[in-house]
Amino acid sequence: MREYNFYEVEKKWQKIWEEEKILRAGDFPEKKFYVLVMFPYPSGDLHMGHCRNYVIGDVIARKKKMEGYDVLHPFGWDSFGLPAENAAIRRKIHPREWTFKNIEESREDIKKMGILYDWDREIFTCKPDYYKWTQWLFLLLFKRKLAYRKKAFVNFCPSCKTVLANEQIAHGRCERCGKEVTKKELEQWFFKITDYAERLLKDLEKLEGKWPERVIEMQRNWIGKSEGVEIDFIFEENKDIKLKVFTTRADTIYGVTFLTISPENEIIKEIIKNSEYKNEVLRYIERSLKISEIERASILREKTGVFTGKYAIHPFTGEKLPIFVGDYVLAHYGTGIVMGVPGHDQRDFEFARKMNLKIKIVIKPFDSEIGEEIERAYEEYGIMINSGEFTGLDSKNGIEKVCEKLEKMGLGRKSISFRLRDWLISRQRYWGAPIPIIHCENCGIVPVNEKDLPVLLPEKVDYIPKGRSPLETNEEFMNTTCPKCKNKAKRDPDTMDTFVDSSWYYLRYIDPKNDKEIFDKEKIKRWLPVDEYIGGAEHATGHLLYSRFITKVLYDEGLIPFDEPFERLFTQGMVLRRTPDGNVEMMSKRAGNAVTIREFTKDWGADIARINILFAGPPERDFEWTDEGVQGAKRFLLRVWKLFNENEEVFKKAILEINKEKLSEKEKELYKLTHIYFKRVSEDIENYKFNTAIAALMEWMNHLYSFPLKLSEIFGYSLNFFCIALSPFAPHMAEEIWSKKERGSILKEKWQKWDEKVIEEEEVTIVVQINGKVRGKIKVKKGKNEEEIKEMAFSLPNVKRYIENKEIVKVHYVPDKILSIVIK
RNA sequence: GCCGGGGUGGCGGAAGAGGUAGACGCUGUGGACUUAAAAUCCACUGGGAAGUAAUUCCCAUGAGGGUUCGAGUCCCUCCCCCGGCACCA
Repeated sequence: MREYNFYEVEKKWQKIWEEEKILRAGDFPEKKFYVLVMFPYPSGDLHMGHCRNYVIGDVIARKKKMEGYDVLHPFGWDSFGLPAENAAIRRKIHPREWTFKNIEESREDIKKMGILYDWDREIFTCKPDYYKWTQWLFLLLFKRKLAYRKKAFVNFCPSCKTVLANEQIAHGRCERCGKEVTKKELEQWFFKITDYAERLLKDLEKLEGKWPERVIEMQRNWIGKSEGVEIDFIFEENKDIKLKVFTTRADTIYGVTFLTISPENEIIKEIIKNSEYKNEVLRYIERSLKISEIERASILREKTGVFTGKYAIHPFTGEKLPIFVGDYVLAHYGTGIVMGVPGHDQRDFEFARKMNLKIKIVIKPFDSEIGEEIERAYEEYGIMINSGEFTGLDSKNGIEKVCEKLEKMGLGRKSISFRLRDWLISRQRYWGAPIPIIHCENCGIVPVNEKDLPVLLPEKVDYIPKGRSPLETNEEFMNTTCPKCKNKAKRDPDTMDTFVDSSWYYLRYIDPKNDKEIFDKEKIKRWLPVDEYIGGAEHATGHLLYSRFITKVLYDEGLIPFDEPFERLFTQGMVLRRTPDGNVEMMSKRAGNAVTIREFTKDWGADIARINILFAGPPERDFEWTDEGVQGAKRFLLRVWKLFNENEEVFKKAILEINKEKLSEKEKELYKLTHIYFKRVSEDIENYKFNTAIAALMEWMNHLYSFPLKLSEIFGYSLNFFCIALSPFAPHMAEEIWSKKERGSILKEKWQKWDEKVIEEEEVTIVVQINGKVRGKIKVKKGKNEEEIKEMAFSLPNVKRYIENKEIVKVHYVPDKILSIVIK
């Protein structure tokens, strides 16, 4: 038997695929299929943890290609960003140099895995021909009043010395370096994603059933819509000043005993203007803005606050309500002021206890009484008490009634609050797309003219982080003229968040070389939306939300005819592996448990890696890479090779059609099974069940080994379809086997869609149950009636044993499946 | 705390829409081949009991209840693990 050399065979076929450009896509497809994998940050030496989603995408792309689709399967590099800069600082080389070196390495690795992309469409977000259009997109948002600048307290990482977006903070710490995030007041650019909150939420319905439920749910929570009432509390000293409060529990309004304002709120200045507590308040504000987000947000932390010395008026009772400043109130949510209802909100309860404030009970449980002295706030709905005209109402209905009264008084209105905040896109970093804005002393903020794009990233800057943008260190870049008045002006020194780059890249693949416009509308119409998008779930509330937002903006501008970019989404699990110290962790260079593509494909081969990755478990779940798994994959593939070797002649001779009428009983069975297995593989790929697809191939193979008539025509027929079904998973071996037939690449073969009738079973096994337990089985022709089955069942010795001398209570027959007998 | 997803052999995991629980693989044990080992091939491999045997029975899908002729799958209560959010008023 001929040996199989994985390394040589794989090299050979990768070269052929490359030369034949076998997966190049045209601009105007007939029957399109756009399969996209989340493009990576180029980190150099790739390992198995990096490529799970590429393997998944490749299986789908190959199958769709064979099904006759025009397949678009592109690849690119999300190549701006902090790591390049950090690595470059460490190694004292330019970020670009480091980035492109990594890209070269990573691209080779991906090819070594046998993954087919249309490399003619490769994109690089860090190249001017790409970021020109990122800047163009910025200008579009600016034009549509969706990009704005404001002085704001922003999240700042003291270690990376840069501003962070909400999405880049995890548990109050910088996602990248783990340092606690602090607050800093800076002029920053924002994208007004909150304008789209309602649509981003609503359109999640369109994705139901096509995106993973948990991603949809995460976005829902992230957008965080709540419906409530905005209530005006009049400032006692000056009736023109209204303290606006947002609440979802207007039913508790009679329980309000104080108001609390967040320290960031500008209105405080007005409130304390002539207060004897002024200095105390200012000191408190200063202190709370300094402490880190993580400290401030800690639930365990005791509530703190300070009295302003001033009062507001309760809209219904006219009572004087003391006004406090407290940092447990969030600045960005609702109005930044809350009404304190200590009886029915645990946070207010804690604050009231600390500050010795009155606690009023205004809601009681439906079925019990509630005392004056409570240990914690009663937060459920119930019956309204001590609530004037509303007393006795179900509090859920009370919300509506209270709101109506406030509306009549002109002191309240229905209101909706979102948890989602605007997208902060300014970064004080070098390796990103410059913001195409010019600051002019006369004209203010002026956008760069479209014809002057791209604003090129200057080559020479001092990019050691100092908390200011590195671009400021390049005079030549900074000094420019105002496009409006032609006077001297300065460029904006910041670069854009890299999530801006990746929020539209799936569109650029369609027309990657277009230097006249961001993309050709006609081509986009033909290819988009993306049919299958594959990537990590960690992007649920970042990239995937931003992309949806940008898509909607482009839709509103009339540039694209769809408003959701990704038709179906699949999120794969992580690849884990045991580390040298025995823990099972995510595969990474740092943990010392990486299996690199380069090493592995040299020693074992890409097909083995692919089978191992896909067979180890369901693709949405994490899996552990083990040596045993690798061995198993190898054993399977060598057994496949041996099977074809031993039966080469019959395989070569066989054609892809057969006259089933002439087949013997034994042969018919294999004919039937061939179709069943092939269908299972097909459907399992369609449903992302690659593990069971490979299990079906294994069963099929085992069956072929034990099939006695190895010289029959049907055997060759089955071998042929086995090879086709194998090809998306182990493409190199499949090609090598297929090449014996001298029909060209297996990718040009047709992936069959067989109908149900071919595989109709004429014999079935009927299970006989007695009181729910299996007591016998009968093999019969399909479609026997109940009487016949009963007769056969009752004559089975084992069944007889049970029903003898017993009363039969009931017999239940499910045609061709089960006969269930109930005895006493 | 809230929201999602899960708990099935020694392990990874299978079980359209309630219908033979444990597919497929790994590991392990025994055997064949070999001077020997590796590789390969064959058999067995959830636990327990009876039988020389073929076979048969009991128990078993986190725990406890329920619906049903029949529950891993549906309903209720509880426990544990993973992921996300977290003072969101």
